[in-house]
Amino acid sequence: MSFYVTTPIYYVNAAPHLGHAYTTIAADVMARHHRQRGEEVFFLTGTDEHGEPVADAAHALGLEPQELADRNAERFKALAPRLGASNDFFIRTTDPQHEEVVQRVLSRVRENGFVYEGTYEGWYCPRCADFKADNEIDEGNRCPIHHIELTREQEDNYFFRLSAFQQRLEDLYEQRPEFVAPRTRYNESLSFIRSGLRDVPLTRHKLRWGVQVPWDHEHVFYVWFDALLNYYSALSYARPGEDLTPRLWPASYHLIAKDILRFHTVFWPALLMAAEIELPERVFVHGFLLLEGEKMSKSLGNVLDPFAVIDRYGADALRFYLLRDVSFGQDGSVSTSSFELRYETELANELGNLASRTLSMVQRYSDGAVATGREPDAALAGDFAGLRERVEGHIDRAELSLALEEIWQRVRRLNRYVEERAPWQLAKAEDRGEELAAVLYDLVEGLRVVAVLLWPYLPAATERLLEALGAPDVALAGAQLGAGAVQRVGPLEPLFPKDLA
RNA sequence: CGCGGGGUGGAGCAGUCUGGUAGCUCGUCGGGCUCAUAACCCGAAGGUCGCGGGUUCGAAUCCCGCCCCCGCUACCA
Repeated sequence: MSFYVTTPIYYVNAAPHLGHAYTTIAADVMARHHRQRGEEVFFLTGTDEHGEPVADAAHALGLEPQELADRNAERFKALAPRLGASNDFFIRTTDPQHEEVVQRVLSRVRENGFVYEGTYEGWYCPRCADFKADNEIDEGNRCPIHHIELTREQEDNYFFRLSAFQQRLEDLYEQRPEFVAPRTRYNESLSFIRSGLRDVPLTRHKLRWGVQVPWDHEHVFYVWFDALLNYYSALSYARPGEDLTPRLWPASYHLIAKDILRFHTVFWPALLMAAEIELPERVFVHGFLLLEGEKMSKSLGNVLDPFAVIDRYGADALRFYLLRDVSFGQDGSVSTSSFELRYETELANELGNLASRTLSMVQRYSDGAVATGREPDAALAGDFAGLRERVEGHIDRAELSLALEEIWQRVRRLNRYVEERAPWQLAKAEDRGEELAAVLYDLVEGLRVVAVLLWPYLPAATERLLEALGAPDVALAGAQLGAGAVQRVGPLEPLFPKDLA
């Protein structure tokens, strides 16, 4: 079994923000979960560096595009480890190996008869030296940046015969309804396809910053085709001297945000069909994080600055919050106040304190020793039955919030169990030592199970907890009551301290 | 105009595909406990499920119409 998950490659004309962190975290949770299953996992992220906006941004700063790309790619590359992301490779579309694959694959598309010379006509701003899309034209046919009147211009370029794939795409959607999720996004894409596909430009003539078209050096490839191919090209050179493609392609999951839906669910499969490459298994589309109810923008970008949050609370807290407070797949609001609430009530009070009180009682009532080799409490075991399988099922469908909710119910169940059995009462009674030992065993086991299941979400904290339990193995097979053999618990500093500066 | 979504107790959401006593978290009020990061547990109040029709023994859930909100509508990625 192999599992290959990708984030989009992030565009380097601006700095990393919460939205980038969100997708990377989600992909990391999936990657870690599959590693827990013992599968071969490959998790890819990276940067998209070509195209007009990067060239523009660079020139505005008096830099060459490559200089700006180098500079910003470093910032994205640095983001991943700070999030606790365990990506196996970081691709840059300016990697020469990537460019070679782009040239090879798109040449193949041309050889297969899906590329033709054509003329693009559109509204053009001479100051921007670029065409404007219909929805970015201001009133009076003016450039939204320069406010001057646009002119009708033509550009000779090569077109991709997207229209040829109308039927095959409709068939794809019919035969593989899981190809795009959630369902609403599937509907949206299918509806777009059915409305009739037009051919799209494959190359740009008036732009230099891109991958050169091998059969016509006057052109570069339109950045989207270059960018999409990263998912495929990376496997061929991520491991020097080894081509991972046979083992890992097709990708299991492409994770994207809804703004790039069409490129991934229409253009991308069509391009792969044209190149005779196998299609990815699934594209999962998550929603936007709304900051204080507003769509994220540069001016709002610091409302919940991922770097600041990580500095103060740690990456685990951010990872947990984003997948807990926003239903994965839908838009959702985030704010510092809701972050703080989740951190305090759930991470600190429910989970952190559960760990504290459990270890403290084992220490106090049993000198840190846990009596192993017994049957878990029947009622508690019943509430944990099938948990691992349900979590797996959710994550197979990229239902990361539902999986987390499933686990969290057991965190709450364990706190309830403490109240039900009141170990402090048992400790006072002369003749209830056996019962006390059983309850403490159940609590430690329960804690160990939720820690294993939470590891993809809270890798640092759960590793610390499992270390204190003397059971560092995070293999998913151990995620059931009684599967572990904790013998002795060690000291544990608060997992999520509340007295943060 | 077309397409895709959304409108559920004070707040944020799930449930709608596969009709059958309306669920979760936060907040509010009351109670319990003392192992624990003053954490934890129990209970209560609070909803005509956007509006109007229809189908049905029965509709938040299916059908029709309407109102309001959001996204997409193809060379910014």
